[in-house]
Amino acid sequence: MSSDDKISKVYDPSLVEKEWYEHWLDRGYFHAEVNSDRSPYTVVIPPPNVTGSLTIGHVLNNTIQDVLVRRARMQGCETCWIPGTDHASIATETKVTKMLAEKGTDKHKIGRKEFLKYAWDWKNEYGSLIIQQLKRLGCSCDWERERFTMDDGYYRAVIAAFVKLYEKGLIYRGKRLVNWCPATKSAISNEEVIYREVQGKLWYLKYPLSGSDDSVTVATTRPETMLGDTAVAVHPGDKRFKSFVGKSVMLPLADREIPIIADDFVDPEFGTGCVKVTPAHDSNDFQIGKRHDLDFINILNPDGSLNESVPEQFRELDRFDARDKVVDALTKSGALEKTEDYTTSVGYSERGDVPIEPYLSEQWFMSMEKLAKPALEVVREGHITFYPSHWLKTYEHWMTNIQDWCISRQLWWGHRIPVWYCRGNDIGKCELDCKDPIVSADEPESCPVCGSTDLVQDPDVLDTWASSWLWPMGVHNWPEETPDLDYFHPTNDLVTGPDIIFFWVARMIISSLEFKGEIPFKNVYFTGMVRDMQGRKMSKSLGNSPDPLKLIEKYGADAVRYGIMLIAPQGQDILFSDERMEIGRNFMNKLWNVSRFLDMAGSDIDAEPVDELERDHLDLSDKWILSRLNRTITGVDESFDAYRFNETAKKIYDFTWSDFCDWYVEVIKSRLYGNNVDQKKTAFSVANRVMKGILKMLHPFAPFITEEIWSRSEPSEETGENQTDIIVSSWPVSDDKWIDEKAEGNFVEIQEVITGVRTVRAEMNVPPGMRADLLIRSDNGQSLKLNEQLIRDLAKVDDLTIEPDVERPDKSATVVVGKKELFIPLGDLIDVKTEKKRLTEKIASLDGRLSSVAAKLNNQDFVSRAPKEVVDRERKKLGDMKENLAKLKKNYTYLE
RNA sequence: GGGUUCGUAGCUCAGUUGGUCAGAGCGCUGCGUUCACAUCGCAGAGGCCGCAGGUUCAAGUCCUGCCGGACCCA
Repeated sequence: MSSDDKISKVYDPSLVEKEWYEHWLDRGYFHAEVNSDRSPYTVVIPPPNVTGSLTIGHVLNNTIQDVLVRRARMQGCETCWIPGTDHASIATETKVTKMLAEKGTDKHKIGRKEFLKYAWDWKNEYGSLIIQQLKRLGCSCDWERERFTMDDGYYRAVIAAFVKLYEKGLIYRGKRLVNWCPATKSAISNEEVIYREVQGKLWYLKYPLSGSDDSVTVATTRPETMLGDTAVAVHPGDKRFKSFVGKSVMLPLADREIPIIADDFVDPEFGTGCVKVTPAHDSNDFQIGKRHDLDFINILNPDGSLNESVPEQFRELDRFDARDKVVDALTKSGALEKTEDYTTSVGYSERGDVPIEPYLSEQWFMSMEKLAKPALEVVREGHITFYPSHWLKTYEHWMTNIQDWCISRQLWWGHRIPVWYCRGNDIGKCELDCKDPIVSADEPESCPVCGSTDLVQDPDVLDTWASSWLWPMGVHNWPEETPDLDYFHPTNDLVTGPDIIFFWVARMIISSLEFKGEIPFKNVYFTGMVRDMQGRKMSKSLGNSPDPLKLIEKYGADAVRYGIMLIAPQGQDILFSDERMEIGRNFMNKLWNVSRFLDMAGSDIDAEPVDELERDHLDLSDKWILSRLNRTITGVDESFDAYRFNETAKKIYDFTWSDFCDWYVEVIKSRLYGNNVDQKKTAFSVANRVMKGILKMLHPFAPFITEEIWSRSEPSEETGENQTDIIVSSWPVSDDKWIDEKAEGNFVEIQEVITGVRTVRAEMNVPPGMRADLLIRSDNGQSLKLNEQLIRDLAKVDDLTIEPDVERPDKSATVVVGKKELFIPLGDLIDVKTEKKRLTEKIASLDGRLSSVAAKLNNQDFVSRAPKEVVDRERKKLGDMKENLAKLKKNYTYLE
């Protein structure tokens, strides 16, 4: 904050960031209330896991949200960014379980109630870490509205949703094959299964035909499951096995007789054309089993070890140990025919990181087909827009092939399924049909059928996504009808990663439409993935994920925010490295220093509002920079509206660094240090105005430094506005009256002259301190003449002559700029060889370009078919080039 | 197997509807600190825009095929 008088040459973010954040909080700038005078702008945070800490991915994601939110706030919206965290059922339960194990106990020993107490303690202690980190990043969330997916109100919402869907018949219980994670001993959804290519083997097993010496051979990647085989199947059209169908084989090791059946599913080309069927442990076999009414033998315990359905020697063995033992036993008995190497795709549990098992168990499912339909429509019809749009295809594909969602999890931390079962023990044996589950938001007192009070609640909790899918509504305690829900829903923008498009985005759309009849958000921005410089995903095990807090300490939050925005193009993955942050830091430092310069140079000047300056007091450079400023504002808005944040950041960067610092500030130095009070005031007022515009445009990206500079800088620019902080100042609006094409053209001409002279100076090694003379041959030199001082200053020119018929002095270097010829008499400093080389190269390159333009114009098709403007432009280009070429050639002759 | 996406300067990438689009940052080369900034300034070198066809007067830009990389779904 602006307490220290001596301003450091190097910007130190650590001195200001924390204080400004507290200041904003004190003033309540982040808080929003229902306000019918303003239109709402709402964003809900993708709630990070309570178990998590800030990753570089979060930095990207939340910076984008904050950028959107801060701009909306400056645009005058009632801006509400709702933060919160997700209870993360599996992740949290895993952590707590681990902690209990360290204490030498486990959840079953201490019981559900005690376990949940531990879990809440854990959440209360560690759950706010990521929230603190988001504050450090500068996120302007409405912290008064912070939510947790297991808050009372939110909990009720989740339960209410379950009950509503159950009553509509969209939730059902069923015994099905589910994806089972043996590590967490819970079912998981299809989306939580990750497929990996694994080098495995294909084992060929020989099953002897009953009552015959013959046998059939089946091929399998999972020999241990043979203990659960209940059939062997062949394709009905496969002539090789026609005679076997209807017979049976004796299953080795298990000594069970199982039938040979015919089913279309079998691929005669795969393996031997004859497959083993294990209905309880393979989803295809499950279907076959149902079609043929086979036995379903479950051979696994929940932890993945073999159960009592298998021969004693294999019981309690882990599935992979069992595989070895089974193969050994088969080898010994001669039932193993051969083994081949085989690459196969194995499903892994996302959370447990172990191969999943198709496992037969009783679970709750949500039937999705009907729910998905309207959710697909709203996106197709453009009520919700995806950025980048190509994600629409992925979304459509999933939505049109949607499968029922297994929503129960065999865990305790989460929203417990609101279902009770009647045991009827208190009134003796229950005579009535009490088997139907009792589904109720509140705990029922007794069985509605038999009146028994001996009820037991379903032990399972809901999939975490079955709670977070309500997030945009649940944060306002839906289904309560609150003014907040009414005002802040639907939200405007959702910013998230494409990896959760199914898990979360799609399901939020489904739930909002189903429960509220509204879309949850209007736009979805999918960020890229942050990867390391080798393109690898950030992961804990690789140790390639940087700690954002360390980055913030090292570079400052603004630099990190701005740096990541600059390298994050829409829809592209981001290769991250620390050095990228330096760009951001350097830019912040540049900004700091230019403001420092204005502070010093303007300490004795009162800036005037630019609108009140006499227009003819404005210098060419003033008109130019104001024109460029207003164009930049327009460009920034366009990029913003297209969600092209890298482009937005880049435009501000270029304008600030190249136009403002490199040119304008250099140009006005002579006026600022001069004696003409009027000119001093004008230059400073314009500079102040431009600086203010830059700060405002940059504020969403770099909130701290812009607030700091804003608070320090000249207050009188726009009437009254500096009374407020920049965070609540008005977003800049481009004003066409400042767009001045003529000034831009004239200024570019001067820039070219200056650069031309500088190039010559550099190439001829003219000592930096030495001023050279400059003669400009130009038919149209008025604008140059008016700006002689500017050329003198920036090109370090002593005597300047601008005439239509100026004579080329001897020993001059020559530059051709547009229609002008510049002569720089260098006396003995001239290096004829260098100058010759330079001109030769210029001539050659111009010659090349000229002939390509000429060729184009010689092409009749081009001249007749291309639009007139294009042809005219080429003609003019050709003319100019010819003229320039002639000048260059002529000047070359002087050197000989 | 189906789908998405990428291949542009040494590196990392911009480049919206085909016609000043061949760009930026870093790195590199040369020069430069008396007053905003060496986290800096000035100047410069570097690319047949993955390969091969096609559409067009015109193609990093559109189409097809191929090669190479990433990802998603089954």
